[in-house]
Amino acid sequence: MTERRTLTSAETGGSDGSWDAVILHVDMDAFFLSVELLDHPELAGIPSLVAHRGGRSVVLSASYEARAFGVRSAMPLAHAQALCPGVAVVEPRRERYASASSDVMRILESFTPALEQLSIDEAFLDVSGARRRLGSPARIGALIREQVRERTGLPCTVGAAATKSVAKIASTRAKPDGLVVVPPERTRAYLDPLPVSALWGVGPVLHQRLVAAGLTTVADLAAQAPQRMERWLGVQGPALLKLARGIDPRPVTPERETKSLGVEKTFEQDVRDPADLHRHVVALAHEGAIRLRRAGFRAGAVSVKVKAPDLSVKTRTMTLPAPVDSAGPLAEAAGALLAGLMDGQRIPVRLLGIRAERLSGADEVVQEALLWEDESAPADWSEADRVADDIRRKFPRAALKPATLVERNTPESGQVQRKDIR
DNA sequence: TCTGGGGTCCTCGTGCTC
DNA sequence: TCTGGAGCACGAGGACCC
Repeated sequence: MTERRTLTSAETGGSDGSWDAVILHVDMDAFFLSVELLDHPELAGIPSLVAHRGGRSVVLSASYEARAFGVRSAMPLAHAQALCPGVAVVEPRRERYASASSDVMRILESFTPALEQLSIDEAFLDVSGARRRLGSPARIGALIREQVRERTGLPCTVGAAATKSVAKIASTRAKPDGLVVVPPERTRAYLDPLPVSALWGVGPVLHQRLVAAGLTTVADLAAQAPQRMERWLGVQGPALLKLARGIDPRPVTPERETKSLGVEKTFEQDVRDPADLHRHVVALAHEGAIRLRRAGFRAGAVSVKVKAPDLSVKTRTMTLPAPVDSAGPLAEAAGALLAGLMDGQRIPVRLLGIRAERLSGADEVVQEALLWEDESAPADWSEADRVADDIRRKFPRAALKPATLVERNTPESGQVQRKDIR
């Protein structure tokens, strides 16, 4: 299964002067499941997957043995179990994965500070400046794979190219446990035969449109005129055309600003009782506020998301008079938005979510008292929050929650399927 | 077998101000 | 005083990513 492929013989040596920039994309293989294999070696070699147990849960990560049965990420768990009877199901452990991710990122940082973490399990590295010290792109890629494997026990795949887009495509196609180098002069030859869906940003909807227009390969797309693409797809048209032609000037940017932070839950059974929904709003606001404070943010706006049984989604957003990081005002705003969405009707809700938006630093001075209207001013929750956060730090297993949630039939009483949050 | 949860970015419509 | 256009902010929703 291992792929260690370079597209020119020059790549195996060091005389590859044609590269202006060298971008690597490092992608961990079946990350959650690979971490679980470290802690559960008895699962090695057998079909296994990571998912919450529940009627509406989906596969978060699957072993390559399970994938041989057709199991894929994001597939409903019931479907996966039907395809692969007896597949071992492991409950996800968010903190364990975050810790493993930090270990991997530290190793990558030792190669270059020009590191852009894309998600918990992948990152771009600009190693243009490390070539004199470390060697050719192929050698740097091999070193990274070796060190990640040696120091964490986890497999990863590396794609190397002159641009982010091509490096990402290369690593995706080299999985699992592989390394592919695409030298600049071979970029077009590498991209041309690929399906248009291989391009970053082409999802199911755009793919359908492109195929319907007769554009099935990247070469088909690359041959189009920019004007036609712009007329057809707007400003995204020419941008997509550039990607198809291997042009992608986006730099590796180490700092990525968090724009929003959200919590959502899919219920085991649809909820239609307003009182139940209110308790879920409070629970979500409570969890969201803890995460906001932990990350040092305040929310300048709140949005509520409701998914109906037919999977249609509605959202409502409200700008707050002043940024907040307490559950009280978050729940108040979210409750008002939800009431507006429900419009007095008992509409069944499959999923309920709250998202904190327009984030600012918690240490930014805000004249809150001046900004809130008298009648809408929230109670001062900050002291109570600070004490609760202290208790949580000292006693991580303590189950502190608002009084509303301590009553009977709380959202934590088993009705809600709690999801891992990345 | 039927579609989670956490994000980002973009487009479009609407309302406000000048 | 009314009207229309430009510019902007905001909100809703869609698409995409992992």
